[in-house]
Amino acid sequence: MLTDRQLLILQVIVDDFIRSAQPVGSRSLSKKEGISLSSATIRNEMADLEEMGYIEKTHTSSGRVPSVKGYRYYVDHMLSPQRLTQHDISIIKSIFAEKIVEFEKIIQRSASILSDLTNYTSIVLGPAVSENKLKRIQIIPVNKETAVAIFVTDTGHVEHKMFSLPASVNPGDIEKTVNILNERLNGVPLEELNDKIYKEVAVLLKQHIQNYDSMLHTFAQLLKMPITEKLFFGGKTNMLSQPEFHDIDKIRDLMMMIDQEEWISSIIRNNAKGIHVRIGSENNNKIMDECSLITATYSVGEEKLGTIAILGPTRMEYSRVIGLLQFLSRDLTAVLTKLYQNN
Amino acid sequence: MLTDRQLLILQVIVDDFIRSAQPVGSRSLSKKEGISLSSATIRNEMADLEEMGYIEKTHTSSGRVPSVKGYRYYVDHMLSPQRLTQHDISIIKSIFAEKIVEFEKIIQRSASILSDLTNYTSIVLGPAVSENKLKRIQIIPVNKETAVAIFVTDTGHVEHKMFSLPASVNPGDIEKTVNILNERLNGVPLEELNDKIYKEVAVLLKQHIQNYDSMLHTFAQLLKMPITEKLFFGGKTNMLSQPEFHDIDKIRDLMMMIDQEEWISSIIRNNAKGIHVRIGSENNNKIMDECSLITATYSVGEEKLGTIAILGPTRMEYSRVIGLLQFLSRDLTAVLTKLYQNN
DNA sequence: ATTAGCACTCATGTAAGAGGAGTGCTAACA
DNA sequence: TGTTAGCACTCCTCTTACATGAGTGCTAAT
Repeated sequence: MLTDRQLLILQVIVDDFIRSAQPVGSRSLSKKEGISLSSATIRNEMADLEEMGYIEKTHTSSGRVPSVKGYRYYVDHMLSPQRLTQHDISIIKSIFAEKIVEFEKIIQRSASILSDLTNYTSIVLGPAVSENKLKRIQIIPVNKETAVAIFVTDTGHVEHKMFSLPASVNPGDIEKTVNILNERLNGVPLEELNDKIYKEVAVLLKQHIQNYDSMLHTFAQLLKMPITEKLFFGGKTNMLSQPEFHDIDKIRDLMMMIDQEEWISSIIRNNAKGIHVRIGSENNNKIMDECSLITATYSVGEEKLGTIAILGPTRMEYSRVIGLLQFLSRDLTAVLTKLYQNN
Repeated sequence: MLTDRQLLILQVIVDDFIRSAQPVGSRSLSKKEGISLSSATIRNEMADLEEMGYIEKTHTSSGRVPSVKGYRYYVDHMLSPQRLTQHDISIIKSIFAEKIVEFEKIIQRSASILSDLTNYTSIVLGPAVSENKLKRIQIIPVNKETAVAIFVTDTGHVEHKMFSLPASVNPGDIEKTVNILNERLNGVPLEELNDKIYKEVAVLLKQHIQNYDSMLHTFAQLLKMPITEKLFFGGKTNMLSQPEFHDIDKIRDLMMMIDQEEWISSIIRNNAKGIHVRIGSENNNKIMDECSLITATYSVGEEKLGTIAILGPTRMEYSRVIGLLQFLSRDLTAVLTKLYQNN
């Protein structure tokens, strides 16, 4: 266990390093107010903290830097979310200023504002559309061979897709089919559409439609489209200003990973409810060894709907970022709940 | 005027510098095959070329580097578009492999493939939707207060927007209005919709609709939405691999400018038909002083529809990039023409 | 238990010098 | 008159050496 004094020293080291990005030495610590110990005493304590793995040296005679374990302890036991300033709050509130709620825009603005407020990179995952309920299907022929299918959900989300019309189909049949689909599939969550069309709609189609086979096939194909929520990023270039990324190769790897979206996506989509912090090597990704990722979810009711996240250096302002994420996730939850309950 | 020998030397300097990124010295030039001159002679010629402004030194005793004027001459008079390899061609063709033409996807894939083939950053501007003709308007109520308006064009493009329903409107009136709009506005280019609604539709609405005023206002508002084509980027991180951008500050400025989209957008949207090359300071933008931008348009018939572009260092493989852009812009034109004439 | 003192380590910055690639100029040559 | 060899000079780059300073660990005194 750590003594009170060790806790104090660890805390000051982390705080100081987060601020300055410079390894913290015993002498500079001893001169801090709130600490009335000689540098020698601090050196002894630091040696102990190092032995326990909370801090590290960058070379034999350098000051100390928090280790992953150190940051972890700091985040788990010493940190309280920063209270936001009035200024921060008003900026976040401005996200929701416009009256008509176009959700994608809110998400996008959230990402951009979050990165502005933190100077890190922000990532926002839109609300799970696949759980939205179908409101209306519309088929609009574009020319003889192709048509556009449009799906509108109860939250006002619109998906659309072009497709080839089955050969020799007659317009009346399409209309009939669409009517049947709307009647039967109204209120069904998007992810269950494909199921339902076989179980409930197929029979009806068979009764009313000539070109039953190709029609069913076409629509089943349409409904099979995977609905993956888009990721929105903000401040991708902010990382370039961090002193730990002076090395262009590191930056390149990192930026390529971000642009790839693959790794980020897998993390962001599969995280559990609440706020989570992944520090450095905890990310299980070489490229992320010097980065931390903080994720927060937003929900409606009990159900997690989407995620907002901040990616920054391990030397990140955890307190501030967690404070901001907490606040924004609550606001998003509130807005969404209102939107979803309005139906 | 430049003598043949000066032309030769200029060409070799540009080619060599594009390949190696190293200033070219007289001695290494004299050893090139195809050149049987002593280094002293070449030094004399180089001095002349420098005096005329085609090449520069980085310091008093360095080799020569092409100036903007030098690149300009090279591009205008010495360059023929590279013939593509079979491999290049098949990769470009793969963009159009999928049968059903979802245009946004084609654009996106074009950007990504273009950046892969060149290792530079690619920028693609989608076809001008504002000239597409309206095929169908659809209004779908989401809840009591809001509805989604959906616009489908003759090319299968879909725009949608949420809006507040006017207070105390009755459903029948909305339906009637939509019918009138569809009847009257079918085939009208999107950019002219706002005009037409006042000139032709307003009168009809007045006759048939109770809530004439608020209805007209609502729809006019909807149709006023600015339809700006999206920009798609590919290989934003490729710049990080260019040796001229070893400096992190330069890279940051450049990346921020790209992410901003403002400057790029203004250039890309306003360029004339055909292929254009902007070299270094010709871009009138400090940040772009060491970059070149090559743009190409694609069209249907005589009309320019969109733009594809490559952003790279001034030391860019002009010949290859122009070859690729030419080829791709022709292919895009072909596909689009087919798509647009199918109606 | 705390601290003063000291020897030691290592990153950083500066200065000096060697090496090398390149230039401009001059004079000789064809 | 155009071409080339030769040479002095410039300036970048790399290495080495050295001084400085921040920081450490350890020991002994308080």
